[in-house]
Amino acid sequence: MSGNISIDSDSPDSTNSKIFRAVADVFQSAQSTYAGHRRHIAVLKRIQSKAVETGYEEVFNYWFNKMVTLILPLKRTEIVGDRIVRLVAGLVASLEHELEAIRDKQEEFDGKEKVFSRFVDQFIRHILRGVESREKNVRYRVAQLLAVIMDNIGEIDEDLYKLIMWSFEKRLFDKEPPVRIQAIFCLTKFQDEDNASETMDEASTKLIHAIRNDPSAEVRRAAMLNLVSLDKTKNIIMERARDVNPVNRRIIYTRVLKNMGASVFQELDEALIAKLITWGLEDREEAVRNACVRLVAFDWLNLMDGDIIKLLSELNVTSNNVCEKVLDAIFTYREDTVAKIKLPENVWDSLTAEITFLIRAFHAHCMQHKLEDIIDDNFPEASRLSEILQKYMDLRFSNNELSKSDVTYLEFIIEQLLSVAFKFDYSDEIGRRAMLMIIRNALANYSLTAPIVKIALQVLKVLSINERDFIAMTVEIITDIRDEDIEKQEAEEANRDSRVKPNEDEDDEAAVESFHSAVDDLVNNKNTPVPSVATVGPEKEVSPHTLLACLTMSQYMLELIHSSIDENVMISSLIDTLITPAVRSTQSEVRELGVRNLGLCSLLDVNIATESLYLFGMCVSKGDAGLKTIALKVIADIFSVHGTKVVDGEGKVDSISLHKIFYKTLKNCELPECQATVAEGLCKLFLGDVFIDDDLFETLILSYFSPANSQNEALVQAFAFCLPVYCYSHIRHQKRMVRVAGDVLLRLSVLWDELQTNDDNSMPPDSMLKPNVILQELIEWTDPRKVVNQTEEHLQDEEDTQLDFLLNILRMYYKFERKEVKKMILTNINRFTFQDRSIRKWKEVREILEDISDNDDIDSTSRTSISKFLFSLQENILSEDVDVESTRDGASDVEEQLSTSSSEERMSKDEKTDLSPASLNDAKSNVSMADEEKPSVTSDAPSQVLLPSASDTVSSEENSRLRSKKRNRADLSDSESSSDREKSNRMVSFVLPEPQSSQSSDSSYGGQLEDSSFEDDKEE
DNA sequence: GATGTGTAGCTACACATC
DNA sequence: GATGTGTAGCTACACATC
Repeated sequence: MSGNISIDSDSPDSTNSKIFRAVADVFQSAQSTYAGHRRHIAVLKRIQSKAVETGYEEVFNYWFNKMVTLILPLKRTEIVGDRIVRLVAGLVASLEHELEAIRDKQEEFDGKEKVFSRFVDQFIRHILRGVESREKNVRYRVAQLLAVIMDNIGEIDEDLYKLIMWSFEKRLFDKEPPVRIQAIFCLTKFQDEDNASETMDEASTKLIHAIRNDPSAEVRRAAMLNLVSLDKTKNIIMERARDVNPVNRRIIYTRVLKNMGASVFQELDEALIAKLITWGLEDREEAVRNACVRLVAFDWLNLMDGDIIKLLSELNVTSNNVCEKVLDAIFTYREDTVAKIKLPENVWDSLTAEITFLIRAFHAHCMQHKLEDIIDDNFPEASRLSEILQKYMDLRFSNNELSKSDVTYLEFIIEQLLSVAFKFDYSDEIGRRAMLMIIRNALANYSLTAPIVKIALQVLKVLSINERDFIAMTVEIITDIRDEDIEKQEAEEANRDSRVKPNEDEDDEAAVESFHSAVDDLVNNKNTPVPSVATVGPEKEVSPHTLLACLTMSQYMLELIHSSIDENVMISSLIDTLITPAVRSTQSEVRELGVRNLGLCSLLDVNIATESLYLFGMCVSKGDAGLKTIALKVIADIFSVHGTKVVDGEGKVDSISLHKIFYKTLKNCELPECQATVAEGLCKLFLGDVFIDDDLFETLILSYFSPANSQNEALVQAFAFCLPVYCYSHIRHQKRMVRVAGDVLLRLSVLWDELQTNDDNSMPPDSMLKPNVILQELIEWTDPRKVVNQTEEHLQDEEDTQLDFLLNILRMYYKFERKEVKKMILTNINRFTFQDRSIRKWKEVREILEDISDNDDIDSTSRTSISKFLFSLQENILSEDVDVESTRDGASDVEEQLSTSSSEERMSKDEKTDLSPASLNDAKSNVSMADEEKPSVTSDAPSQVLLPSASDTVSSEENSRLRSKKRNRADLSDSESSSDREKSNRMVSFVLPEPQSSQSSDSSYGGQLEDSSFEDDKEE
C-alpha cells in the first residue's frame, strides 16, 4: 500500500498517474461496503498530504472531484452512491476534526487550514456545477453531498455562501421532491439558532415557506423536523398537527412534542396545547390517536414522575378544557395509576382545583367501570359530600371581597363537586335530603354561572322523586327569583320615588292584558308581524340580568325533561309568563334564549310545536344570523320528534313554505353557518325518513357540489359525512339518490362547463370538483352492494337501481356538449356494477353504447372502455339470457348453441355474434398490444452506469457531499446501519480500463493538468 | 389520469444482552 | 427490568409506466 502511494518518481506524469490510481483505488473499495471507511479516509488524507508536500495538491483535488463526479448520475436508491457520499462526508469531517485538534499550534494550523479551505472551496464549486443539471439524479446527488458536508466545512467566504444560498433557494422549488428534501437539509445548517430578533433569517424563511406550501408530504416533514424551534417558528411547526398527511400529524406527537420534554408546558401556551391534544386524541387515524395517547399518558406522566396533580397543574386545569380528555386517556391506558390513587379523609378539607378535578374524573371513571370497591374506599357518604359542597359554596358566596381569580377558582371547584354529586350514590335518604337542600338553596339564592346552573339542575333531577317533582321545584325557584327581583325593584322605586302614581296598578294590568292578546295573536294568527317589532314591555319587568338567569335556568330544565306538557301545568305557566314574552323581546340575547326555550317546549308537545312553527319560520326568514341558526335547529328538531304531522292542515303552516325557507337558506352563501345548520338538519330529516321530497333532496346534493359552497367547510363536511351514510343506510334512500343522480350530473357538468369558460374571479374554474370526480362519487353512492341490511326482497326490486342511473346518463349523453364530459362518462361506465338483472334495460344500455360507438366521434380511450364494458356485460348478464334471447330471436342461434359443448365456448361465440366487429377488434388488438409490450423492459442502461464515459460526466456535472456530525440532522431515512445490504448492486468503476485508460489519463489528462486545467482553476 | 408496484414509517412480537 | 436485535406485517403515500 505504501509503495502504491509514494510519489518518489521524478516524472510528473507518473506522479499524476499514481495519485489517480491511489484515489481511484480507495473509491473502488469504499463503494462496496462501509466497513473500511475509516481506513479509506486515512488513506485519502495521506495521499492528500503527500500531494500537498510535493506540489501536487491540485492534482489530488482534480482526481478526487473526478471520482465523485462518477457517482452523480446514480439513482437515489443506488446504495453505491450513498457509500461514496458517506466517504466524502467522512473525509471532510475527519479533516476538520484534525484541524480542531491542532488549533493551538498556530503555525501548523494555519498551513493545514489553508489547504483544507482550498479543498472545500474548490470541491463545492465543482459539484455546484451540476446543481442545475437536467438529470434529476445529478441534482439529487449534488444536493445530498452538500447537505452532508455542510456541518464540517469550517468557515467559508462570503462569495461561496452566496453561491450556495442562491443555488439552493432554487432547489427548494425543484420539481423532484427528493431534491427538495436535500435542499432543505442544506438550508437547515444556515439557520440562525440564536436569532432573538423579530426578523427571520433567510434560511428559516425558506423553510417556513416549504413547511406550509410544499405539495409533498415528505418535504413538509423534512422542513418541519429541521426548522429551528424559536418563539416565532414553533407555532408554524405545530401547524403540522393539522397536516393532511397522517404521518406528519403523528410525528408532531411522537417526535416534536416528545422531544420537547417537560419544556412544552413553558414553551407552548395552554390554548395551543389544548388544541394539539384535542386534535390528536380525536384524529381520524388510529395511529395518530395512539401517538397522542402515548405522549400524554406515558411520556408526559412519566416526566411528572407519575404525579397526575402536577400534570394537571402544568396544563392549567381551571382554564384548559383538554384536561378531561387527558385524564380519560390516562385512566384508560394506565390502569396502574387508577389503582394507585388514594383519597385520604382530610383531602376534602383543603381542595385545590387540580385535586377536585382529579377526584371528579376519578369518580366518573370508577362509576363507569363499576369499580365499587375503589369508590367505597375513597369517597365519603352523600351527607358528607353535601357538607363539603356547602363549605365551598359558603367560601364563594358569603364573602364579598374575593378577588376575581379566587372567584373563578372556587367556582371551578364547585362545578367539579357538583359533577361528582351528579353521579353519586344517594341510596342513603339522609344524604339525599341534605344534598337536595343545598342544591335548591344554591339555585334559588346564589347568582350562579351558567355551567354551574346546568350541572346543579342535573343534580337536582337525580335527587328529585320524579320528573314532575323536578319540574315543580325548578319552576318554583324560577318564580321566586322573578318575584324577588320585582319586589326588590319596587322597594327601590318606593325608596327613590315617593310620588307613586295612583293608577299604576291599572296600567300594569292593562299592559299584561294587551300582552296576552298579543301572544294569542302570535300563536294563532299567522298575519302577526315579526316579533322584533314587539312593543316595549310593561314597566315593571324583571331586570334583564334576572330575566336572562331565569331563561337560562328554564332552558337547562327543559333540556332535561321528557314527559309531555299536558301533565305539567307548571310548564304552561312558564311559557305564558316567561318564555313567550322573551320571544317578543327586542333584546336579541333575551329573544334568542326565548326561542330556544319555546323550541324545547315544542319538542315536548305537538300542539305547541304546530302553533309555534310559524313563528320559528319567521325567525328564520327575518332574523339575524344568530336567531336564524337557533330557529333552524329548532325546526329540524321539531320535525325529527313529531314528524310531518305538524304541518299541512287546518291552521297549520304548509310544508311548501317551509321547504322554500330551506331552499333559500341553503342557497344563501352570505350566511355560511346557517347553510351548514340547515344542511345538517335536512340530512338528519332525510335520514329519518321524515322528509321524502326528491326535489329538496336534489337541492341538497347540488349544494354539496356547488362551487359557491366549496369554501364552506362546515357544510361540505356535514354533507361528506351524511350523504354516504344516507345512501347506504337503506335501499329506499339509495333509490332516491338514483332518481336524482342523472339530473345532478347534467346540471353540474353544465355549471362546470361555464366555469371553465368565464372569467368570473369569484368562482375560479378549480373551485368546483371535476365532473369526473362527481360522477365517480355518484357511482359509489349508488352502488347497491354497499347498502346495509339488504333483504332478498330488495334484491328482486328492479326499480330505481344503479342501472337506471346509468341509463339516465346514457340517454342524455348527447345533451352533454363538452367532449371531455362525454369522454368522462364513457371512461367511467366500467365502474357501474352488474347487480341488476333487468335484461331489457341492459339491452337498451348496449344499444345506446353501440350507437355512440358507431356514430359519435370518440377517442380510442373511450372506445376501449366501451368495448371492455360490452364485453363484461356480455359475460355477466346477457350470456345468462341466451336461452330466453335465442328463443325470442330465432332458431338459428339455438342450433349453434347446441353444437357447442362448454359454456365458455358458448360465451365466446356469443361475443362474436353480439359485439359489433369494430369494437371487438379494438378490444382484441388492445389486449394483444399490451401483452407484446411487456417484454421490452430490458435496456442497456446498466452498462452505461457501469462505465460512465469520462467526457460525459466531467463536462458539466460535478458534485460532492459530506456528512455532518455537529448537528444531528433529522434524517428521514437514515437506515444505513452497519449491516447494509451487501448484495446490492452494480458498482461504479473508478479505475479506468487498464490499457487504454492508463494511457489516456497519463498523457491527455496529465497534459491537461499541466496546461489548461491549472489555469482554469486560477481563472475561476 | 389510471394503473400496478415500491417504499417509508411504523407496530408488534420474540428473543438476546447487559 | 431496561435495552437492543431481528422478523414480519401493515397502510397510505410515492413512483413508474403507459
